[in-house]
Amino acid sequence: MPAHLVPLAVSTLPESCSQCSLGELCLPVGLSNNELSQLDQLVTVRRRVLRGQHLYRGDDPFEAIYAIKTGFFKTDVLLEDGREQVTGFQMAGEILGLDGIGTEKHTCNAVALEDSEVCVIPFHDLENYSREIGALQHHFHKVMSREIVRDHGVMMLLGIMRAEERLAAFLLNLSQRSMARGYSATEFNLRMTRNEIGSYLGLKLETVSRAFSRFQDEGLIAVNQKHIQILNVAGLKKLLSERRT
Amino acid sequence: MPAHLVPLAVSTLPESCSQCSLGELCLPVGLSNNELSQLDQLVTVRRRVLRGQHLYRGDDPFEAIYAIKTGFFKTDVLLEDGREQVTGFQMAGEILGLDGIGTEKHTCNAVALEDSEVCVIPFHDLENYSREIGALQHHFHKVMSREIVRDHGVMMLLGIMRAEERLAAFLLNLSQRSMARGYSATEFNLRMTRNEIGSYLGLKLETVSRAFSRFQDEGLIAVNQKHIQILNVAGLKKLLSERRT
DNA sequence: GAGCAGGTTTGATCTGCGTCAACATGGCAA
DNA sequence: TTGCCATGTTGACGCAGATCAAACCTGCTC
Repeated sequence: MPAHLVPLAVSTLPESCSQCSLGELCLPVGLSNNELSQLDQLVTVRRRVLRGQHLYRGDDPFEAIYAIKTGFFKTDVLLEDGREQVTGFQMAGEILGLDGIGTEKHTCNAVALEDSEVCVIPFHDLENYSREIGALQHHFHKVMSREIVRDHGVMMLLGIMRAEERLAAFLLNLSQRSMARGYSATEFNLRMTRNEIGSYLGLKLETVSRAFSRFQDEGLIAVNQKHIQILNVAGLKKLLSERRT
Repeated sequence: MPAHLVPLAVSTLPESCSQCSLGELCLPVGLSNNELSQLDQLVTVRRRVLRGQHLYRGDDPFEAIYAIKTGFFKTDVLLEDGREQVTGFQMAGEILGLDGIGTEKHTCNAVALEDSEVCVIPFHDLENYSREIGALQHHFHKVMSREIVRDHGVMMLLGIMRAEERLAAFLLNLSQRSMARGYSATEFNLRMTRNEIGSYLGLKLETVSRAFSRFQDEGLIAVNQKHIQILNVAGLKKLLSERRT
């Protein structure tokens, strides 16, 4: 087993799926109490991943998917020449590792951007359980499908939006997900660098920085390092809907 | 039922999954003969879609996924202001409609680029069958996962490649899929316009056209309208691996 | 076969973002 | 405290690809 795959910290769950506060944001959506306690048998291991460490790397054998319990991740793909494409940022309740099912190897890297904890869901077991629990099966399919739809959204960002539109969409997306987790929709800390934002949005870090400055000048947001405050949600949304050429 | 959803031509399958020549390219991968005949019960309806017609549209209720029997499709997403992002081109054996599972509505448009025929796979039935047939369940998960990985590839195209790299990657991809279907790897007809290629690659049609011309000047390909002949596969691949800035 | 429409090619020019470079800032270690 | 290093900001300039424009194919219809 490659060194980076050895669980850095493994613990029998002190808290099970049935008691997890993430509830509706994670896998157990729509399960009965009875079914939930079955899920507790499926998910028995958590893994701690410190900031900067990999949860998995491209080419690692695929064995499990991961539900983020706490923390924040990025996934990326590297080209031989060193160019990096960040394919997504993931927060609590979101599922990592779906890319590995098709080839039985992971096809991207998952890196913790802050100290994090994930629930390990052995994939073979998940398939077994989901043959018995229709609601689990169906919800898992929804999770995969939403990942596809999310990717389409990123393609739109990259394919047809200009720099400021991309950044506005990015901020609004973070805002919305922050709110869904019970945090402020208008104030949050970025976990990623300008470079990583740029890589995600298909821009250079200088362009990201300039766009932040311009948004601030226009009173749309207040930026202080990684701290972002959205001052004018409508203004950001307007950036998205109106094409000025 | 919206007019465009009414099946344009529905026929009981003259040829079942168990007899379909697509075999390993489509859903029935890895099924036993016994399981294959169960699949025949799942997939009993085909639908004909003429060139230019929609198989489904964004916002249509999601009921089924579709396996392409013959033909060629594009999927795209439209922004309110009319901008279009083509999210993919699909050929025989590939599965359409996975985007709809998560929200129970389709989230993109699927348009036939030539007269086509698809096998209708009612999604609820698929979930039922795949609870009984483990190999079907697993293969379906692989199909979804590969779609996610494919999308990551498109993000790389759009995020970090330059125009000529994008087009080279596009041509090599078409070549490889053409070969997988038993056709020539070096000679094929494009089913889409320059504009659609551009939309997929995040470029304008003029840029696509110029890149084609340059490839032709350099002896990499021969272009005649929609007919493409790849003269130098290695040369195209080299374009991808070497970054010259 | 004239005329038309949709698609394509090619040239000239423009521009948004990349590139390069200098400097600022903040966290951390010694 | 001091200095260092990673990260971020800002300015000047250049270029890949967009935009604008004109002409050209190919297959239709009438």
